[in-house]
This record gives sequence, C-alpha cells and structure tokens, in this order.
Amino acid sequence: MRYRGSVLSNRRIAAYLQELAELVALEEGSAQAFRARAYEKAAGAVRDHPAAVAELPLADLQAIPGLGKATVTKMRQLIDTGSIDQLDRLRSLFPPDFIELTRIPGVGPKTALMLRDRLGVGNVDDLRAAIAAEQVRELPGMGARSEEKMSRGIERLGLHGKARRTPIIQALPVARECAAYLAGLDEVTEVQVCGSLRRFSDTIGDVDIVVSSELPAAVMAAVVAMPGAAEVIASGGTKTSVLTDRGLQVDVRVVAPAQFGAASVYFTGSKQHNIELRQRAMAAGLLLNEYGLEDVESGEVVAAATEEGVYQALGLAYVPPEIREGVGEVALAAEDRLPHLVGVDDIRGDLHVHSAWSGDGRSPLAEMIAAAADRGLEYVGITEHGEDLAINGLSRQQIAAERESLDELRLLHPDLTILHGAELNIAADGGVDYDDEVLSRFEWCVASVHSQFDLTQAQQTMRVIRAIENPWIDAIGHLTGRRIGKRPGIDLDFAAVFAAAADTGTALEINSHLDRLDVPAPALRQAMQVPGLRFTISTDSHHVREFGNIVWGVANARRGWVETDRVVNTLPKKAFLAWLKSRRSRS
DNA sequence: GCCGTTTTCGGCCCGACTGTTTTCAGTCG
Repeated sequence: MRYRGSVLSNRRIAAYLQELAELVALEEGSAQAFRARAYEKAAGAVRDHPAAVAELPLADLQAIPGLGKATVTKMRQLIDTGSIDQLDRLRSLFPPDFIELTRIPGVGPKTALMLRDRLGVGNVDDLRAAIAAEQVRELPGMGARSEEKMSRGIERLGLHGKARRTPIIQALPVARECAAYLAGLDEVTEVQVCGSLRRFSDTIGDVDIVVSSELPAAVMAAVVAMPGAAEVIASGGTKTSVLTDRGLQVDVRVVAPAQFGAASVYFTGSKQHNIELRQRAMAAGLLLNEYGLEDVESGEVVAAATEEGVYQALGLAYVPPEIREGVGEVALAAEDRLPHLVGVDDIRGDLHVHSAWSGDGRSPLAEMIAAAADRGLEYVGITEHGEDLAINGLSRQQIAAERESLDELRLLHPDLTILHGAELNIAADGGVDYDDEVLSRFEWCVASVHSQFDLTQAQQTMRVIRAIENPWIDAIGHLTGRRIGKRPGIDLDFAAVFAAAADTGTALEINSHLDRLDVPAPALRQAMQVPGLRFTISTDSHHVREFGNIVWGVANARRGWVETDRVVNTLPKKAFLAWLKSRRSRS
C-alpha cells in the first residue's frame, strides 16, 4: 500500500477550538460564557467525529451538531491558512504568562483580569510581588486570606497545578487506598470511586469518591484525618477536598444512602454526559441533581437510590461508566442501541505472554502456563521477544529449546491450547527479526515497535503498515508504544494503519498494562468505524500475577466502544483457531 | 456561538465551599 501524507487531523483542529474556548472565557471573564462553551462543544464534536473533518465540504461540517456557521468559517480558515484571526488576536491579548495565573487554585478569569487591570499583574512573578506588597488585599472581594491562599497556590504551582494530570497507574492505587479507608468507617454504608477514574480515563485530574452515610459530619472529620492527607483544601458539611502527600487531590462527597445512585451518576460524569442527562430530565419536567431525580411540579423523588434506577426513570438504557463522555451515548441509550461492549468474562485467551525465557520475563515458563490454565483460559500465545532486542530477545537455538519444553507442558495441561509464538521487533524500515523460514514455524506472531519513537508520521506509518502486510504477523502489539505520562506514542496516521490492518486481516492488540493502555481509547473509537478490523486484548504479562491486568485492557477497550464480536480472543478455541487459519491462508 | 414539536430571539445544567460580604460573587467540579 502506498502511504499518502495526511491533512490536519481532527485532534489538531479540536485543540485550536479548545484554545479558542479558553481564551474567549478569559475575554468574557467567565468560564461559563456561552460563547466559550459553544467553542468547547465544537471542539468535542470535531475531536469525536469519525471522519477527517478537514476533508469534508462546508455543508457537511455545518450539519455536525455543535458546529455552526461561525465556527465552520474559522475551521475553514485554519485548514486553508494554518491560523485563525480571532485566535491570533486573543493570543496577543492574553499571553501564556498571563494565562498561567489562572492555574493558581482560586484564581479564575475574573480575578486574573482584575489583577491585571488594577495592579498591572501580567505573570506569576508580578503577582508574588503584589502579594508581598499587600496590594491584593485592597482589591474588592479580596482580603488577607485571599493573599495567603494565592501564595500557597503559587508554591504548589508546577507540583500539582490545576492543569496537571496524573497517570491512571499512579491514581488508581491512591483511590483504592482511600476507598478502603472510607469503607472501613463505621458511619459509612457505601463507597464508590467516581470521576474520570471510573470512566477509565488514562490520566486523572483528581480522585472523586462518593460515600453514603447518615452521619456526614463524622465522615468529613475522618476524611480530614485520613492517612496521607497532607493538606485540606476545603471542607464543608458534605464535601471535603484534601491533597495527598503525593500531590494528588482527593474529593470526598457524602450523601444519604437513599441518594447514593444519583450522587454516583453525578460524580462519575463526564460533565457533558451530565449536561445531556439534565437536559433530558428538564424536557420531561424533572430535575436531576446529585440528590436525585425529582418531579418539578410535585417535588416527588422519582429515582435516587441506584444508578440503574436513575437511567431507567430517564427512559434510558444503563450507560456503562467507560462511555459516559457525552459523545452520543445518551441518544443511543434512549433508543436502546448502545454498543455491546466487550466484558472481562468474554475473554477466552491471552495472546501476548512472556516467560523468563525473555530477558525481561520474570516467571518461569512452566509457571506462566500453569497460571494461564488456572485462570481457565482456553488458549495462550507464548510470545518471547525476537532476537533484534539484544538483551531481551531469544536466539534461534533458544527458540528451538523453548519449543521442546512447550511440548512437555502441553501434556501437563491438555485443556489449554498453547501457541508457540513470538513478539517480533518492528525495525525502523518495518522489517522484523527473522526470515520467512524461521517465521513460518511460529504459530502466532505479535510484532511491536520498541525503539525509534521520533520518526516522522510518514515514516512511522509506513513502518507499521509494512509490518501489517507481513503475512506471518498476526497482530500488532502496543500500537503507539506510548507510556502514559512518560512517553508519547509514535506519530501515526491511524486511518491509514487501520485500513491496512482491515485489508490484511491483521489484528490490533489492545495492551492491558496500565502504563500503556495501547491502542489508546480515542483511536479505538476511530478503529471501530473501520469494517472488518479485529482486535486482541492481551496482558503482555511478564510475571504470573500480571494475567489479572486483563481487566484494564478490557476497560480501555470498552472506553473505545469496542464490541465483543470484534475481539478475536473472545472466540471459543475452535473458532479462534479457525480464524487464525483463515487469516494466514488469506495473506 | 448554537439552536428550535412553544421559539430566528432568548434561552443555554446544577450545586458546594470560600471569603468576603450582610445577600453574594467567584471558583470548582
């Protein structure tokens, strides 16, 4: 396949619109400004649109909900000229140094503008000086405590400002500890971790936890005294926010047990999902808030105790948390047409597994096989690294030796189908470790990128597509190679990659490691638009305890709207082997 | 700026906490 350079991606365009939204909010002096919210909504619509909007005619663009004449004109200007006049004007009005001020907790658009107008504060250093001179406290609505709060905020800036997001692999253990602590309190009846963590976003702003209790004051006191809570940001009768010693903000909200479902819906979000639920409630003469769904006229509570009850009372199918992003799921739920998302119980095999034969493998092969059998898997692909990974890869002699030991292990686990495979290394030119003769003897081949992450998009795309077109390669492992919060993924033209994978019948792996979650969920949504494209969800286990990571891979797949029938390792053994055979014969 | 089974104008989700106020604006989620 010939690779053609791509036009401006939806993501890039959405980023411009998002910036426009933020700057307009500043100009209007309010994040709630309707013009700002319109741009924000437009950014979301572009980001989540399945087709490349840069290639659509104007009329089609304007037909997308959330995009009107004015926004479409600006997008056209961006695509044609590479910039937007209005954005350029706003950028010069609000330089980055000034915007930095709004990252200080408690400083929003109004305050930032007042600081600039009244005190000439243009950046954080100016503000520090103004506080030192006790000038800020003279402003209307400000006082000594405001100065103190800003001062503390400046100290923390960079450590954990509003903009900083925490990778899920770091946030999840903190949330679990907090949840366990809260669940252990006598006053608490139920605990639910909500927010972006429950929606399985790959980075988290803060940890949101809802608890139910008849004694909110006691719970609030316990939260303030929670182990690891370094600083109390705010604490009222039903809501407390603390900063942990690791710099992660934890918000705990208490409601009565009868309100637990409504509160869980509300705090799980997303913001846009909530807005759509409320609009739907409003249209039915109902009011939805964190306390319940009630009839506006009679004041009668229609639903509140369970999430299922709230969705049902709104005339909606239950929406799984992973897809509550306000990107069309509410409309689908109203028509009972939500996708049939893959579930953990659907998984029947693991097709990316290492053992101590690999240099970075930790558990012996026999233990890995036994663990796979213990989990009730029907089939497993043992995929040691290929020889191009100097330290971790296997020589041809080692491959032969492992193949022999697998024969013995098969006798011990007759119910488990063991595929002797490999995780090949995709070189910069798209080639892999071995020649056809060696490759042909593997029963299952994953191929992945492990180095040279900074080639151009064209180079990366060609490299991966060449691997996809290699007839011996059954699946592409951790597609982008990203490490969340540490390393961005390689720059790929996803549309071209997905088309090639669908053409050749090569599966795309959804890697379960919390550090990777690769393919990323937004790309999965795009991939789901490509007919015939198949996935695997595998753990990439290097140790027996990592088989359990499959829950994360499945959660990420669900967030990407991946349906069960697209995932080949949900197939029963016989059907899976038939799929593999037909895949290899077609290549 | 977007949108329309009341509407091309007048709406646009809802509430807690803080710090400053005597009834509320700003910020945040």
